[in-house]
Amino acid sequence: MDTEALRSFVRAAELGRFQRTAEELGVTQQAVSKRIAGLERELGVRLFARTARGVELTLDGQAFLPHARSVVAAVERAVAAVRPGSRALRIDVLGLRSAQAVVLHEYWRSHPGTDLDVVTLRVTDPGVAVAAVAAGEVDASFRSVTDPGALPPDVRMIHAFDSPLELLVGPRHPLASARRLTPAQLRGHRIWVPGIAPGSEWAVFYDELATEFDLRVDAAGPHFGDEVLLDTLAESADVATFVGARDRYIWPTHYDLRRVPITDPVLAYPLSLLLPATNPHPGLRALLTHLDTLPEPPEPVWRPSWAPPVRPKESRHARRPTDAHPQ
Amino acid sequence: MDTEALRSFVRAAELGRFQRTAEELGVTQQAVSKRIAGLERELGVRLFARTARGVELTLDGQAFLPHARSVVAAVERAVAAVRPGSRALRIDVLGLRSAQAVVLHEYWRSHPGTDLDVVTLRVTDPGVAVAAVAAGEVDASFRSVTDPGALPPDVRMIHAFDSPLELLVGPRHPLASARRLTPAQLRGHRIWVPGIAPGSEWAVFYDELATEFDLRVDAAGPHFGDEVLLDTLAESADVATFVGARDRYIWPTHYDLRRVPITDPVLAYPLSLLLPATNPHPGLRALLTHLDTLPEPPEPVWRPSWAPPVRPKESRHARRPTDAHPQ
DNA sequence: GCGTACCCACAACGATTGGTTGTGGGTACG
DNA sequence: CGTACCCACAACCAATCGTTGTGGGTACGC
Repeated sequence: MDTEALRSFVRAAELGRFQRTAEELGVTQQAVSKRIAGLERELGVRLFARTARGVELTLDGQAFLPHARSVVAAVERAVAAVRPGSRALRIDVLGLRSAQAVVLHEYWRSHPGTDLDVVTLRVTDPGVAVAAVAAGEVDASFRSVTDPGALPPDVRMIHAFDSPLELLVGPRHPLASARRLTPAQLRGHRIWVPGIAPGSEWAVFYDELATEFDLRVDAAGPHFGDEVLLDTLAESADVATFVGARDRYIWPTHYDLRRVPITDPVLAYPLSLLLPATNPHPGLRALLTHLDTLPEPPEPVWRPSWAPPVRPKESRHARRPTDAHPQ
Repeated sequence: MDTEALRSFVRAAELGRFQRTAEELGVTQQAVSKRIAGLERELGVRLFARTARGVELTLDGQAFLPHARSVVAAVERAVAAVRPGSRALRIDVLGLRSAQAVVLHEYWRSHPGTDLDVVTLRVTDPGVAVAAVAAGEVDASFRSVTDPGALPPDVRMIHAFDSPLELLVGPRHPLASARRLTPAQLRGHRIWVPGIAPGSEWAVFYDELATEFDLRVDAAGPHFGDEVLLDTLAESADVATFVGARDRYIWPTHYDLRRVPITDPVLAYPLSLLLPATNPHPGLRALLTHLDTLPEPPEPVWRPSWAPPVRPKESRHARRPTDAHPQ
């Protein structure tokens, strides 16, 4: 069944004339006549009674009309669902329990009615995420490229928000009772961060962090999921891990894990947003405005060398992505 | 947009293989490939990622899928809405305030969920209604043919129920205070029944009734609607009219109109149902069963000569329309 | 490491469809 | 009774959709 024929049927039912319908749809009267005739042949019933003054619906036509409308409307929605610019804002996050997803959820709750698709591309190489953004497959991605030269001209990377690291430890760990810790106090302790894909921006981040503060950050071994990680931490007296302050972790009460903030300096993982340099999704503007409202960690803050600049709030507002039109 | 392509898309998304999809749909793999390619071209996005093991949905494909399903479902419903046998039971009544419509409403209330279309063909000649039934435009019509020879072989007429006449009079009418009346007592009074189309079965009915009981039944003058009729009755001291016992009439309280039953004999207008002799709508069976439960007027009953036979209840049940397969 | 099996895409070709223009029949209206 | 208007039919052309045949690419097994 051709949806163009359905559209013609609906309009013809409203206008009562094939001629007018044809003019509105930009075809000849004969084309409309054939479309309707085809529909009638396909359905096996007569939809219109032809009169000298035009056409009017038969009983079958009357019964068919609301359904035809609903098909046409469904087609409209289907097309809109994938039309770049009018479809739901589609954001790539690393995982649904990450700080990125938490922030997106906050954004969505504070903007009821917003169409938002939170997706996970499940790729380790940030270059693939860049390509997905460039191709318009996602409207933005919370990924970072550590080498500015690797960023093609049609993709921009901007600072989204800082994710301050916290130490997650079990009750038997020597640092378990600390209210806060400095990076220097972590020296010599084994920090286990499984699931860091080699070559990803996270690997680069922890490399630089370990070098800068002389830490033992251990990414070795396969990642069996957060459950295994939390289970191990609860048991161990010498293993700790880093988590983002807003990351969502849930464990049984008897695990008695503690999140210890790190200060002087705060260790900030700079969450960035990759987005198209031209014609970004209109919904992005509201999201960026929301990101501006997130609190910044108190100084002093350490960030890796490749962190995109944190623009002051007033200039952020002055330079919104929809205003950006390079070249 | 072609709905066959949408169907192919939905199935391919479920199966993950064009090959299997093509087999299920009875076309070649290349045809499915072209349908999807056409859809992708029309939408301007890629719906599937082609892999060596088949295909898998892209993000746009995932966003499109539920909408495609809803279009396909809407098309199914649209087709079903006009497919003879599966569409709603469609019954023609003379008017929405007639006893026929009242009975249909009762039926619908006692059979929740039944799909029922009560329509008014708005034709005076019962032959047109017969043609509509024969053509399947309506599944049944509460009309009667008074000449059995005029009934084509593919349309049957059966007795539906009797509608006993009542006299409707205003408070100043000499018969206003009667509790009941016999036809003999009506003699000499002017009975005004506007809106009876010449040639219709109602005209034949009132002709025969007037002759049989020597009554003055006056159908002259245009019919300006029930409001005018009721208004006239309320004022007049010498005009009365006939109404069916189950007809729905509403008038302001101060009109003070009275419905007076007529007995010895009861004057029964025999409401008939025209229905196809072959392949009647399956929903008709339940309707006929419901008609069987309606009470019959107490004897003695006068009916016109052309009234179809009133079959006893037990035989009515034995001979249902779905059992009838002439030739 | 290479053949095999499997999958999808491309090419070519015939049948069908959907569009056009031109024409005709039928009904209301003056 | 002529005119205006509307829809249907015929003929023709282009585009589409189906087919068969073929090719490229990837996973899997020997």
